[in-house]
Amino acid sequence: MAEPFEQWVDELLNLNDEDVKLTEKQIKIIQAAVEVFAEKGYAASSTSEIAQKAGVAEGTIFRHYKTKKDLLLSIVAPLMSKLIAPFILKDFNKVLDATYARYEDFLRAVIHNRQEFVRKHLPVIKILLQEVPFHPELQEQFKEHVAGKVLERFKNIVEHYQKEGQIIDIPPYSVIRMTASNILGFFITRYLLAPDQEWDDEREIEMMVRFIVRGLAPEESR
Amino acid sequence: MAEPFEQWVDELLNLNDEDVKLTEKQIKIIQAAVEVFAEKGYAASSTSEIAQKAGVAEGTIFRHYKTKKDLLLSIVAPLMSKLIAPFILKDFNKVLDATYARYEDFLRAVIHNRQEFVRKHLPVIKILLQEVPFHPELQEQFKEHVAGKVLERFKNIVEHYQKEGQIIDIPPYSVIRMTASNILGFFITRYLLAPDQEWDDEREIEMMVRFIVRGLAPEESR
Amino acid sequence: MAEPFEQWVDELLNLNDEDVKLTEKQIKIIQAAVEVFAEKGYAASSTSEIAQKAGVAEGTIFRHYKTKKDLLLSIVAPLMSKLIAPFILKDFNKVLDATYARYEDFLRAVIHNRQEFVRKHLPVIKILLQEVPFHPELQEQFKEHVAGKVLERFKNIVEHYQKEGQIIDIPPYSVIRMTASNILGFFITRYLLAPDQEWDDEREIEMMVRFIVRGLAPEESR
Amino acid sequence: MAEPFEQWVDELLNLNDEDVKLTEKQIKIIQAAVEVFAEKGYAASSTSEIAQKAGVAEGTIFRHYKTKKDLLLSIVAPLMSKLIAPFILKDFNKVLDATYARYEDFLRAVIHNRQEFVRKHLPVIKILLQEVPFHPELQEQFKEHVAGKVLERFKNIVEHYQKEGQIIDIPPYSVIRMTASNILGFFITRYLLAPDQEWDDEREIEMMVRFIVRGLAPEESR
DNA sequence: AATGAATGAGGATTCATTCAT
DNA sequence: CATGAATGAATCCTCATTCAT
Repeated sequence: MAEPFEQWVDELLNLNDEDVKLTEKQIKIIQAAVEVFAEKGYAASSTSEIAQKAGVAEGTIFRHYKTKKDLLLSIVAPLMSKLIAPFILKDFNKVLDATYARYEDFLRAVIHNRQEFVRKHLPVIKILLQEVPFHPELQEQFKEHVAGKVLERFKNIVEHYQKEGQIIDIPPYSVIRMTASNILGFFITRYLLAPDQEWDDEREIEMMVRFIVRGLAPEESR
Repeated sequence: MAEPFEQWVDELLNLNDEDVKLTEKQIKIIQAAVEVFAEKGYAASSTSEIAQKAGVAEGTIFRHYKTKKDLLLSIVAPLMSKLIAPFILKDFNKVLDATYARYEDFLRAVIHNRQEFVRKHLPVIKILLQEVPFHPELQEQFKEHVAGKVLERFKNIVEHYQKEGQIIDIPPYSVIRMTASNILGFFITRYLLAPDQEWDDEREIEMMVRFIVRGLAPEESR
Repeated sequence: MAEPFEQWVDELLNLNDEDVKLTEKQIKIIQAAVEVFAEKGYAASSTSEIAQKAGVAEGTIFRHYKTKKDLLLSIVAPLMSKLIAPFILKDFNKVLDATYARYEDFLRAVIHNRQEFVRKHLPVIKILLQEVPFHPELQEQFKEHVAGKVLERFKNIVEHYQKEGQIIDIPPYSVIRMTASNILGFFITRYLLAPDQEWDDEREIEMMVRFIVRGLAPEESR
Repeated sequence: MAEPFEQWVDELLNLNDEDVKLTEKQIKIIQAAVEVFAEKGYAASSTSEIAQKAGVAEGTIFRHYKTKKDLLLSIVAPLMSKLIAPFILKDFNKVLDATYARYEDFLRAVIHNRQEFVRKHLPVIKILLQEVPFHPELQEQFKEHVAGKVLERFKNIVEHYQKEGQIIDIPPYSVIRMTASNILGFFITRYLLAPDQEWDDEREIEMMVRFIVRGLAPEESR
């Protein structure tokens, strides 16, 4: 069920071709930069270390990226779009109506869809989380994309399920926060805090979905 | 009801006197450092800017703190203890038995207790969140204190309420994660992401407590 | 006769104290910078060479001068004022009336006064000449000081001698150009082009003064 | 009257064909280099900017000119010859005897001849003036051509007019310096310092010639 | 011939840290 | 104790030059 969903997203936003064409050196630079930035943070990383790790001359970095910050942005900016891709799907609501009768189905779809994404892009996500607070450009993008588009879209979805009586009648943003807190809390614990622990992902997700759904269920009118 | 609880904690850990004895200059240095670290991140902050903002000479910083990192640790380390203070209360369980009949009462107490704390120490908390990933010493402390003590203590508490049938019978760590995700998600949204928005804290907390409690409630045996 | 003239100028503009107070290191830096800039030109000089020649660490330069350009300006800007000092003397005209009955006396005074100056500040003058074309700030200063003040003052002087019938009645700026071309041409030849040749300065100056004065003499009304 | 004079020169030195054979790309490189060198000075100009302005690849510059300095020399060296061309005319003295009865006629011819040249080659002349002090090769050429040939030739000319009693009997080099200072002073003022001002060139030149001639006239033996 | 990616030495500048006053 | 001048290693970045295509 998640398959076509994900496919739609990827095709619509053509996310399959990773940034069109990158020379071999560019790829090595990006890889090295991701590695170093993720390990030490942007400010504490030196371009010389990145160059060394990439196996290129330091000057080569600056031939492809005008500044160190440019390099950071070229890594982090595309992720931002991809991060929120499923939610800016144009006819997301229709997809929703057709596919996910229940909020919990929607949740499962989103969680599974994003889990794959998180696993794949973990280091870059780490960088993003670390650097957003210090770079106005990133904050701008974040506000525009996440606050501007995802939140609004998500709100519509919540209201949809509220009208259907599946979700208790409280401010949609609170619903979103509670839902998102749990999903992100799971991802963070799963992949950042305790990645080495043994995880039964499916069971964990089921518990979480159940938790959210029951927590958001309307009062039982007896 | 939260009053004596908080008092116990503070007294036990003598957190009232902020770090025993600090000279006037030291206080100004710390204040300036917190300000600068929070704004730019540790690595991107310069000791000269801190000195300037503190109104002292650069050398003075190094008279009190051997290195820049020392300065960071002297700011962040004490916070770590305070952060988790309520949970390392020696006879926490007794307190618990006596005071909080229901998990939701416990939650309310914890949330209120920590909210004041978060508000007061927001900039330092920001620094802590930013820097933990890059400093093994901090990770060590974090692991020892949080994973080592808080988690264990919290686990006991959860099991306590599970035995009482107030919480569904799932792995305690999952319960903790779900609970903590929501509380932290609230604090982060409330104080970092959207601090300027108007908030009805009490109502928001009530919704959250209700959400958690109902989400964790055992299946209704009909 | 030139003595009191020069004294007046220097005292009025207090040019005796060379730049108030400079630390020993600053003096060595300036000396080294002048040497290197004069030899290689500003753009081709490296701060590391200056530091080395000054016997200080490279960082020391930047403690005293925020940028390399700052260093240049701190060398060249004060010279500009001194260069034109005699001409911005407030009551220059009175001095003139009293002292220099004839244009040739005025010329001799100026030439002698400035010759000492040129000899003393030769390397910095070289730098000034080289760098003015490439630095708008310097051009600004030059325009303001030279074009703005000296030219105007000089024009008054020329008109004064024209009224007295000592100088032919042609545009004052042409008179100035002819006069200045010769004086500067002499200084440039004397100190830049052929400094090693043997020079009988007094004789050369006398020839030059005679040349100028006769060249500018009015037509002889027979 | 100046016409055949100029023609002789140009033909003798075959200056009509600008540097024999230059590919289209080479011409564009030279043009761009002149532009950039004149604006920023040699040391502060980058080959990449020149390449960009010329519309060629960076490598192309180095295919035609082994080094950046080679490029500079290829621009400036030919100018040097042209600059002094009229004076190295082989049978200059004969030309002189035949054509210019008076020193002032000679002056007019030279001034007019060189004025056209200066106007045409202004940017390269600017570069020459700026760079000679920093490049021994250029100084060498300058010494050889100017000091070695022009000065000597000019000296003969001056002595010629001295013998004829047109010029006062002072050292010929002083005569040359005074003459040249005025002509160069005029060109520099006219084309570098105040090119935007309105100029009545003919009148200015006449004043200047008169100034020089009268300044150099022998004492009137009454 | 022309290209332009790659180089790496060198440039200006910053910064944590030291130490004489 | 406090200062702030001095340090020099390290940082980001530029640039002339080379070379495979």
